[in-house]
Amino acid sequence: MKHDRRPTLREVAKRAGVGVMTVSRVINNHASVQPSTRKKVEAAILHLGYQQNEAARLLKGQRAKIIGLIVPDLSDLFFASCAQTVQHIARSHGYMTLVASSDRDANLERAEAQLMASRMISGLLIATSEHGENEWLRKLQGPGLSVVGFDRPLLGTDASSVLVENRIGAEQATQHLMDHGHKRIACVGYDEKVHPVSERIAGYTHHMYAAGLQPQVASGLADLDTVRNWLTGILASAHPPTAIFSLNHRTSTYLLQALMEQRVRVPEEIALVGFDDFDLASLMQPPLTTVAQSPVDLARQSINLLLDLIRSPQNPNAEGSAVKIFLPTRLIVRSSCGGHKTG
Amino acid sequence: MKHDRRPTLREVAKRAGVGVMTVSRVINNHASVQPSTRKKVEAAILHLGYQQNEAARLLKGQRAKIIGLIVPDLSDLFFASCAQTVQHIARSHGYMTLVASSDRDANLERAEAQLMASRMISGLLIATSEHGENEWLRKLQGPGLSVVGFDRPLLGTDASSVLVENRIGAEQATQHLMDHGHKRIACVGYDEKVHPVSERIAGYTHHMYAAGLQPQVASGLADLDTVRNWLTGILASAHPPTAIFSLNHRTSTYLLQALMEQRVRVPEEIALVGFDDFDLASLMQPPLTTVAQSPVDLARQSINLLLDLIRSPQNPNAEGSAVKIFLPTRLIVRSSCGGHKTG
DNA sequence: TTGAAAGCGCTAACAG
DNA sequence: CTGTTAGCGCTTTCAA
Repeated sequence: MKHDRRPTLREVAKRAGVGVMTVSRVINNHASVQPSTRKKVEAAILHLGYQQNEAARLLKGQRAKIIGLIVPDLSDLFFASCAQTVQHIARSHGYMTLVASSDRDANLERAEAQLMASRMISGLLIATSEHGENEWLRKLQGPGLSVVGFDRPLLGTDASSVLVENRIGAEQATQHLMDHGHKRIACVGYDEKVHPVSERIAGYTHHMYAAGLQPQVASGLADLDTVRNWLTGILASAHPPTAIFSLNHRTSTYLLQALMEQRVRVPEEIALVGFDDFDLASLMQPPLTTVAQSPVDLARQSINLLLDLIRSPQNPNAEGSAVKIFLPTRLIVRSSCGGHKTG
Repeated sequence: MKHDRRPTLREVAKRAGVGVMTVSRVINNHASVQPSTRKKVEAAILHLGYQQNEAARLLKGQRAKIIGLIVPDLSDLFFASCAQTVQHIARSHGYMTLVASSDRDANLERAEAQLMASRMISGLLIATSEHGENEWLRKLQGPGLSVVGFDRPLLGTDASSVLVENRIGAEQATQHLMDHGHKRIACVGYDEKVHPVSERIAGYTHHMYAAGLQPQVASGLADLDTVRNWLTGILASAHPPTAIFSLNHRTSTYLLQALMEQRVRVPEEIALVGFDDFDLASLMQPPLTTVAQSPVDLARQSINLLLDLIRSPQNPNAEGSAVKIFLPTRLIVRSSCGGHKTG
C-alpha cells in the first residue's frame, strides 16, 4: 500500500474517471452536475473514504467549519450549560467549537476573539465582558465572520444578540414579594456592573417606585462574610426589611446560611426570592423561591441565530439589521417567599 | 492602500530585502541566520504586524496550535472546571482549545476525536466514555498526535493518563465512618460502570472485608425518587445501616433530602459521607462531610503532561513509555459523619 | 548562511 | 455540463 494518507480530490477524480473540478462541485453541491456523473463521483468518494482537507480550503479563502465561543467563565454552571448546548447544536450542523474563557477581562476577550478570527472561524458567539463599546468587534465582523452576542448586549456594534428579560424577571420577584404584603424589600447582590445584574436592579428599582415604595439596594455582597455583616447591620436597624430580593445565585445561598445562623426564620420573619435557579434550590432549607432563566434556551437561540447568519448572504453593515431576542424568565415559587401569592 | 489583508511572508521578505526562506527560518527559530539579517527581518515582521497563516502551514503537514478536549458532559461542574483550567493553561502556551462533549456515548466520542484529528490538532485530552478498549485511539496517536487521558484510563492504548485515587478516597471515607464506630455501612450511588465510580466501590468493598465487615452496595440511585424508595426499604429492614457512603455528589444531596423527609437525624441516626465535594456542601443541613477531588489539579496535570508530550520528539509506541499519574483525594470533615474522628 | 523552485489540496476563473 | 490552469502562503529540498 502506498501510504495511509487521506485520499485527495485528485485521487477521487482519477478513480471516478472525471476531472477534479467535477468532484469539487459534487462535494460543494455546486451548479448542476449530470446525475450519472454525480453517482460515479459519490461512489468513488465513498469507496476511498474521502474527506475534505480544510487547510486547503482555508488557504483558498474559505471559512473553517468552526464556531468560536467566548464566555466570562467556563466553570460557571450557567455558561457551562451554554457551552454544552452550543457545542451540541453546532456539531449537529457540522461545526466544531473553539472555546475560550475571557476570565471577565475585556482585553483577554478581545485577544481571544482576534485569535479565533485569524483562524477563519465562521461565527463567533460571545457573552462579552466589555462594559463599554466593543469597537474592535466591528472590524472582525466584516469579512464573512458572523457575530452574535448572548446574555449581554454588544454595545457599539450592529451585531444581533439574545438576551434575558432581566428587568421583567426582577419585577416578577419584587411583585411576588409585594403580593405577600411586603413593603420594605431590600435588593442585594454583586457584579452590579454586568449588564444582566444592572438590569435586574433597574427592574427592581422602577417597580418599587411604581408601587410607591422606597428601593434599598446593597451591592458587593459576593461572599459569606460580607453577607453576614450586611445582615447583622440590617437587623440592628430601626426598620429592617421584611423581604429580600437577591440578585445572584451565590448571594441567595449565603443569605439563607446567614439568616439561619442568626436564627431568623424564613419566610416568617424575612422572605427571600433569588434570581437564577439552581439544582439544589429545591433542597435548601427552606426551598428557595427563584426567578429562573434557561441557559439551554439562551444557548439554543443564540447558536441557531448564528447559524442562520452564517448561511444567509448577510448584507454587511445593513443598518438596523441587528435583532435583539429576549427570553422570558420564570418565577419558581417554593417556600422561602411565604408560598403562593396571597393577593 | 492595497487591501487590509494580512501580510504574507513574501511581503515581509521584500521589505527586509531578503528571501522568503530567511524569513521563514527566523520565524521558526531555524538553523543559524546571521544576527544582522535576523534583526532586519524581525524589524520588518514587527512593522508589518506579520502573523503566520496557519492554514498554509497545515497544508505543508504541520500541526495546528490547537488542543482538543473531549469530556462526557460539559455542563457537569466537574468537567466544566476542567475545561476552564485546560483552556487557561493551553492559551498561556499559545494553544487554542477545541472542545466537545461526548454525551457519554463512546461512538460519538470516537467521531469527535477523529474529526479533531483530521483538523491536525497537536494534542488530545480525553475523559473517555468508552468502557472497553479504545482501539481506534491507537491509530490516531501515530502521526504526531499526542493523547492524554484524564479521570478515566485509556484502556488498550499506550497513552498516558492522569487519574484520581478513587480507591484510596473511598477507603478514607469508609475508614472515617468506621472510626466513628459504624459497622453497618452502606455504599450507594449510580454510574457504577464508569471507572472512577467502580474504583470507589472496589475501595469501599475491599476495605469493608479487610475490617471483617459485610459490604452492602446499592446502585442505580440517580434521582430523588429512587433514593427515597431505597431509603424506605432500608429503614424497614431488620438491621438498617447506621452509616452511608455515597458515591456521587448528586446521590449525596438526594440522600440528605430523603433522610430529612423521613425525619432521620444525621448524623445521630445515620451518618453520611459523600464522594466529590461541591460548593454548597458546607451550607447543607447538616454540612456534608465529603471526599474532595480537585478538577483544577486534575486538569492542570493533564494539560501539562500533554504539552510536554507535544514538545518532546516522542518515540512512537515506545512500549511502556506510558505514565499514570494519580492525584490524591482529601477528606473534608464537616458534620454529616458525626464530626471529627473518635478513635 | 542564504535563495529559488516545487508543491501541499483545494477552488475560482475561464475554456471547451 | 465538464476539464484545465493558476495560484492561496508556507516549508522542504536542493543549489549557490
